[in-house]
Amino acid sequence: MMPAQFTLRKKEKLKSRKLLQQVFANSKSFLVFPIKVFYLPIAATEPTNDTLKVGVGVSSKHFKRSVDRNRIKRQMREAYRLQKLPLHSCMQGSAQQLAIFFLYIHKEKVSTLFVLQKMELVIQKLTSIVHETPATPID
RNA sequence: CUAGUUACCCGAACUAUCGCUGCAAACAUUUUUGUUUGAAGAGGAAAGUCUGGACAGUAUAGAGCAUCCCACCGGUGAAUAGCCGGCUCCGAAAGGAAGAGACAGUGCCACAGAAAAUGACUACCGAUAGCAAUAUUGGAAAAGGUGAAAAUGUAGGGUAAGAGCCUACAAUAGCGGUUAGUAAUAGCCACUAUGGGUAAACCUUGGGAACUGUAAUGCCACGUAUAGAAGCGCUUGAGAGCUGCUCGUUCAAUGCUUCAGGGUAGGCAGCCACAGGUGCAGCGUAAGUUGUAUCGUAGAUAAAUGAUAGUGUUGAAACAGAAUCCGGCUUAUGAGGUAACUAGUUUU
Repeated sequence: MMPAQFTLRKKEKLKSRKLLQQVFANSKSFLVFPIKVFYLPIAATEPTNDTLKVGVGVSSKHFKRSVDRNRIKRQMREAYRLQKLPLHSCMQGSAQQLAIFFLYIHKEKVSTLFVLQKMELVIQKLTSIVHETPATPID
């Protein structure tokens, strides 16, 4: 059974506080301005369809009002949701999960189109990384 | 018509495509979940956290000081610092976000000015010295100029010169009586007093407040370490129990503190239906309240309510995003609209 293509449900989100701390502590990262990407491959305990776990974040120092933070998080989520397909199909076969966290580090608001373009680059880079690196087990 | 005052309203809409959150129903499925359909899904301030409550915990017992809040009167309400009505004061008026005390005490009052609170610079008067100019000393707040503010104002008496020193009229304050009012207060009469402002300086007086907040709290599941080191203590009491301190009181031994190290941070309840909204009627000056009819309106947890395109408005709409829930206050804010009122102008 194939799920709908452009979804972003609860299961696909990076939700566990423990996992999140691990991502920040152990992950590798790269920067595609204005998005900094933290990622951590995880060996899945059981074979599962939920191969990707994604979270987004904005510093409250850069954006004091929650309205602005909400908007940027929505922009990034939307950009990921519309363009995640190559990454998803790449992960489909393997027995590992990938935890990803997108952090917005710019200090100004940008257009949705700009975020879309940058996210495309991020996805390309992630896809090539997945092809190279093997999974590291959880300690 | 112009200028202004007050109160209130609205906080865009529609279509298509791709999505998100919980809820209900149906179907599938081994728990678990999946699919489809349906009807919902941020605000007037959701904000500030300034207040009043509800709810929960802290104990079975509290007291004093400290701290914080409030401050004309009556009403309203669960309660309040809110609201309504009144009083005084302020403003030319509509109106107002002003309201205990400066005869308890301490402090402060820029610049200017002699002096900013036991006021003597100029000018005034007396005494002494001197031919005189003048000097010394005392009296005196009436005149001058400064200032936001200069010792209540005017007139007369009085005096060396002056002064509420005395008198008349007036002003302000206090106290007493009386009339009106539930009261604040107001009017009138009599007496007394007249050395400023600042309490958003400390402070004093009166009244009030136990503290902590839903990451509260209760339950279930999972998991480790009843391991190690140092110190203190075991009824002559380490330590703990409700905040800063003191006292009181209660509990207290496989105990307490520190160091080092380890584990968990998943779920359920709390968690959305009530001091609820709207209409009508009665009562009340009003805030409100009573009765009745009707409506059902977010509940997430790295945290939903979005994106794109088009139509479109005077604008591709300002301030802005629920996190336990209500009542208020304050602050931010786009384009407009409504009602009442004040002042001025023009016309009749």
